[in-house]
Amino acid sequence: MDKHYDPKAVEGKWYAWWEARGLFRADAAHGGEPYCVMIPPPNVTGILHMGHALNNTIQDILVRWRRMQGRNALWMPGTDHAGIATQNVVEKALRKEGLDRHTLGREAFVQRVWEWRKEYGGTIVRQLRQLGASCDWPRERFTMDAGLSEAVAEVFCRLYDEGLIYRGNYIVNWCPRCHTALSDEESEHRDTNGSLWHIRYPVSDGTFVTVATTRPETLLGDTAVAVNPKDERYAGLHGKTVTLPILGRALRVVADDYVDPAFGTGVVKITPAHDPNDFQVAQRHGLPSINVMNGDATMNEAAGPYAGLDRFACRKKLVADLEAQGLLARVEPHPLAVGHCYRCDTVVEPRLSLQWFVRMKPLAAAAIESVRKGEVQFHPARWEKTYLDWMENIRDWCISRQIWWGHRIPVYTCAGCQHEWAARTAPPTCPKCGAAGDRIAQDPDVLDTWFSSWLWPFSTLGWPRANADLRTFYPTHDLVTAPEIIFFWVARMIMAGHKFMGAAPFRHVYIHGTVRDDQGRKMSKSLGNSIDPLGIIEQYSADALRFSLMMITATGQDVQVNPDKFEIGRNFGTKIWNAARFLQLHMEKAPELDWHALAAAEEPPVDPALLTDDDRHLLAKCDAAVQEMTAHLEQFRFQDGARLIYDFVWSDFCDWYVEYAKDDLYGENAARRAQVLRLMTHVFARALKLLHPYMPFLTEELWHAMGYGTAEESIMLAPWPRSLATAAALGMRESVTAFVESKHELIGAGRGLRADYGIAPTKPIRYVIHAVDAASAALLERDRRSLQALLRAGTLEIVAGGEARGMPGALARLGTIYLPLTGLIDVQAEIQRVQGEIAKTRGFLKGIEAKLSNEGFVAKAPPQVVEQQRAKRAELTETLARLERLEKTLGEVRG
RNA sequence: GGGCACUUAGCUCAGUUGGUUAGAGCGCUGCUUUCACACGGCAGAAGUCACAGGUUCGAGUCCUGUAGUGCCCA
Repeated sequence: MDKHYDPKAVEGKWYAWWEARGLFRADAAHGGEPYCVMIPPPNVTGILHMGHALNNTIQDILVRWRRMQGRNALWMPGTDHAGIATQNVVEKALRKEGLDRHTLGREAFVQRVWEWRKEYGGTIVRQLRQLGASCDWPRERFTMDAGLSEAVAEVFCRLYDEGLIYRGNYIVNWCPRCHTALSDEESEHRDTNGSLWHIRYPVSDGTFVTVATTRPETLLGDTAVAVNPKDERYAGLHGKTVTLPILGRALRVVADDYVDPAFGTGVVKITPAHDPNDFQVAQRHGLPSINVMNGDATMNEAAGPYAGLDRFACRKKLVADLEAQGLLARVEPHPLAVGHCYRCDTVVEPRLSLQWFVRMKPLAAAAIESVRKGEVQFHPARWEKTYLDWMENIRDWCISRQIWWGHRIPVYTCAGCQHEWAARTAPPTCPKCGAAGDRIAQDPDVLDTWFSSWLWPFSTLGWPRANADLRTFYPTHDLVTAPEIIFFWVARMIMAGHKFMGAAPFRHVYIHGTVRDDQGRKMSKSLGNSIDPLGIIEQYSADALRFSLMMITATGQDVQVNPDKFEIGRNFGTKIWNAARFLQLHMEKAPELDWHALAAAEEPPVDPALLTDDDRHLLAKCDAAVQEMTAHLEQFRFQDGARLIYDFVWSDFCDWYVEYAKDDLYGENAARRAQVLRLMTHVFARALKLLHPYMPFLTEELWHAMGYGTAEESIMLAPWPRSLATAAALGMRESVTAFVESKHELIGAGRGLRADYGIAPTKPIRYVIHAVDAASAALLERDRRSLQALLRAGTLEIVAGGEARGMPGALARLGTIYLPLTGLIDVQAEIQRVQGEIAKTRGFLKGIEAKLSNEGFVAKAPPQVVEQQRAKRAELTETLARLERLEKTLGEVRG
């Protein structure tokens, strides 16, 4: 084995091996308790970014862990067709050829998109493999697949027939660049420094009234001005007529509670075709609507002299014209939130148009109830509130899009009898009048992509056709996603699950944070601050990427990433690699041992008679790690899990046990040598299993390199470790682990002395230990060899009780350790050092005494807390006495 | 305007139900290329836990308020 682990040679090999052997496959017939995770389908145009890396690492950890627990684990992969985004990409490509979709025609265009998808659409799916994602790939689904399209049609028809889908003229969010309506969620509001233009409208009585607007160009579509009925300032205005500047249109004055007297001048212009609130005012007052814009946000003929101008050019010219006519009262800066298209970032235009909507309130009820009852749980729980707020104030969902790539709305109209109906498949004749197919027209629009995504948890399992997969894996278990997807997807999936399956689609929703750069900014293409996960994989390995991300991402918090952070995972991988190398070095000398059997043993394959306290300590730590790792994963505490295995491997296994083990492994006692190897194999194999969900490649490589699995056996299917049943029989008592911890403290104290005196860590020197009592002395004497090794002591004297004179010493619970350097030490400095310790101890003791002399504390604190403080006081009093004696003996030498 | 989160060592962040003198990684300092690992080892310095009140025997942790930062919604 090489000194450094080379992931490049390893990761691709194991992934192909896993996939070829079908280890990611889940089968309803396989039996076992099912476990299912639905991938949040990435956009088919997408490429892997850090957010995906985080999201999919978490899912893979869950799935690999559950699979090792013996669950029938299914991770369902796939992509969505991303209607607008994909159409944009293909249109861009067409433009390069001097074509556009209209010249191509609908059918040919859609064909082109399919071709594009075939060629480029698999990118992200390939990249997920590099990350190590253990998805059941043969089940991969695409929202435009036949099966999923069937589900979409089925759902549409059911909702249509129930009256839950309707068509109507309403103000929608219109993207003038994508040339389509958007849902409310797809319009992203961003704070913008706008202006508030105060414009004078002439009143019929010869006076003027001033209205305030943030979008002056829309005044061309005004059909009224409005005031609040309670606003006395404008009581005289009621019933009068106002003249629209420029166009000279006569406008009614209406009184409506919607008007906020405190905003602007208290008079607002009413533009029903270009503002949702104005639209409602118009409905109440029977006002006409005048649309002054085209679909591309240029002004139409209704805009009179401004026809043909872009909306912003029109704004500029209009304001100038108003100013020239003395009708611009003033302009003031006005911050406002402006909607932007989530796909192309163009400023969204509120626009009156005929669209299809889903009535959401009837669907929301069960979805609210389901979360309230705890059938669906959010992690962290605070997201429940976000979900409920949205769900309780839900608005109808605009599902029609004026594009070609997507599920075409299955609504048909007969030219013969005007009958309109929804159908799962194209109807040959009109069901009402029997007119032929050529008299039947299908709605030209397509459905919002999320209208297929919200069915994902059951459409991917074959719904609407009943089958074993659906029965076995639905409802699924854990959903892992980002907060910005809660409304788009999570909430709607819960609604669809209840509506069409009669049950919530999953039980737990884990919401992870957003990946940011090291300045806390969201990673984005335009900022150029993205870190490419594939670059990190190339540089450090997929394991390092995964592990580092988990180490630095606190549960449900955003994470700041910079490329250096991935050294954490790389270094940890190298550490484990070298621990394995160390083991192998010694394994060669014990060909009689069966590593495979030792690694497979559920209980430590050791001889209890040969166990040392260090052995027991390691076993106890390992057992704790098994229990805690399982608990962390159950609670979605991935960072805690990462830290746990990191500390266990690095500190307990490598720093302490490997060092202890050297004495036996390089020693002459064959029985102990075998025992240590058996023990280390058991523990190391368990550690690899605990780590496997985080670092699948390295652990698989070592599983085989160490001979823990046969050539046929993957660590992926190794059983997840369980807490030891034989702990008591092996003497793993609290007192034993406590003794070993104390020994570590004593060794630390000795090393500290060495460092204080600038003695090289490797130089063998003499130490003297005065144990606190005979029992401690005996225990230390028994461990003399390992103590000596870890202290790098040339000679070691262990004495029961008493104290040395004239030597620098350091205290530990088990005794005082001295460095016999008579004549070489600066007595004054040493005394000062000890005095510092004394002062520190006195300060600590004072605090505890204050607590214990506080009647309230003694009376009200739980008895065990008081007892703990008393014990601490006793210990500190003893420590203080020992320190004072140490100071005195140093002083005696000086004298 | 409403809601949520965050503010802890130079940096990035842990700290689950309030109970030892608050931890880690990186960085920094000293020693160390010792036969698993310098992507390493040993030791060390470093924090009035944003601020102000309150509850409590006891607050980084709970409550209220203030300031700043970020996100979501209107």
